[in-house]
Amino acid sequence: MQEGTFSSHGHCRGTTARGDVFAADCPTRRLLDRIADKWSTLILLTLHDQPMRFNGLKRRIDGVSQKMLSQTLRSLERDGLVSRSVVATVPVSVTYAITPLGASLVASLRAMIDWAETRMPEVAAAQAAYDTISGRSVPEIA
Amino acid sequence: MQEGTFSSHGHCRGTTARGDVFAADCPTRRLLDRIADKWSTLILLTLHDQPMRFNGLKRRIDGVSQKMLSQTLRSLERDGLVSRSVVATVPVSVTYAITPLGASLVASLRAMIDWAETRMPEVAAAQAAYDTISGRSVPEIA
DNA sequence: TCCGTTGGTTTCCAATGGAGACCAGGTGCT
DNA sequence: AGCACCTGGTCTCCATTGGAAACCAACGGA
Repeated sequence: MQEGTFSSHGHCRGTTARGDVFAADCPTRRLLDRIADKWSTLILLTLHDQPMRFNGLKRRIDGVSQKMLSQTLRSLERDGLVSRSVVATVPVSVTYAITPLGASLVASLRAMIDWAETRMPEVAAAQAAYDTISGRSVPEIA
Repeated sequence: MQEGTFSSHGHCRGTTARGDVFAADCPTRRLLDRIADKWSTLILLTLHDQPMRFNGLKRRIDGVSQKMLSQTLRSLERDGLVSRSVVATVPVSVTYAITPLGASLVASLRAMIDWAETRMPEVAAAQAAYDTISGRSVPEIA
């Protein structure tokens, strides 16, 4: 019966123009899965500062593998969030830049990152408390 | 040399109080990986509307497996974003609720979801354009 | 000549995610 | 009485994913 209490959520393909991420088969769900991603977030944030080339991104985003970087960049390009331009120089140089559509998402991502960076102490405290109380039953490495 | 051009980003453990998600070994990176997650996002959004029980969440969040639901809920509980309360009723009932810390993150997540639900048409158009232009080299199923 | 740099792709292996079985223990339905 | 089903999970199995590293072509510099 609780389902009915959610008034504003349709079934994705309804009379409303917007999708519904709570529906598994809605395209917005797949979109959410893409943008709610570690590497996508970091790439978009970086490119929002300035356009950058492949190896620049790789250096900037510590720990990303070449595979995930090229893969994620291709997804972002396909989704129209990032543009890719090849300059046929000496060793071919490829520059990535954020698109207006991508830029329109950055504010939200930035807010999420800001939250993570500022609220980390509270989260760490919660983790410590959790691990102390239920430490025996939930060890770090089971 | 480009690294130096990013003035505001430290090496996570610096004089600044905040972390740096761009550093692979920074705890905020792990935190980002948790909150930038499909299921975490949907769970927090749902619990922000009202507290809910396990199977309620499972019904509400279409397509989530029991394993991922319980796993994600435990992570969120450990991070202090969600609280878990067991009521020893008839069949034991477990209620999950969002904490103030979790609620402080929801606005950003909500913005991300809103972006996905409203900008989906533009993304779909970009995908169609991409698939048309480079359709032969990047077929849907390779 | 050999290394490094460009931007990737490919290969291999470990970790993750999903489907579904299984669990306890009580309750309603027949 | 017996059976299915509710609660909230866990466990096992398999497919997909992610990461590390090798490989690639073409060119520049030592």
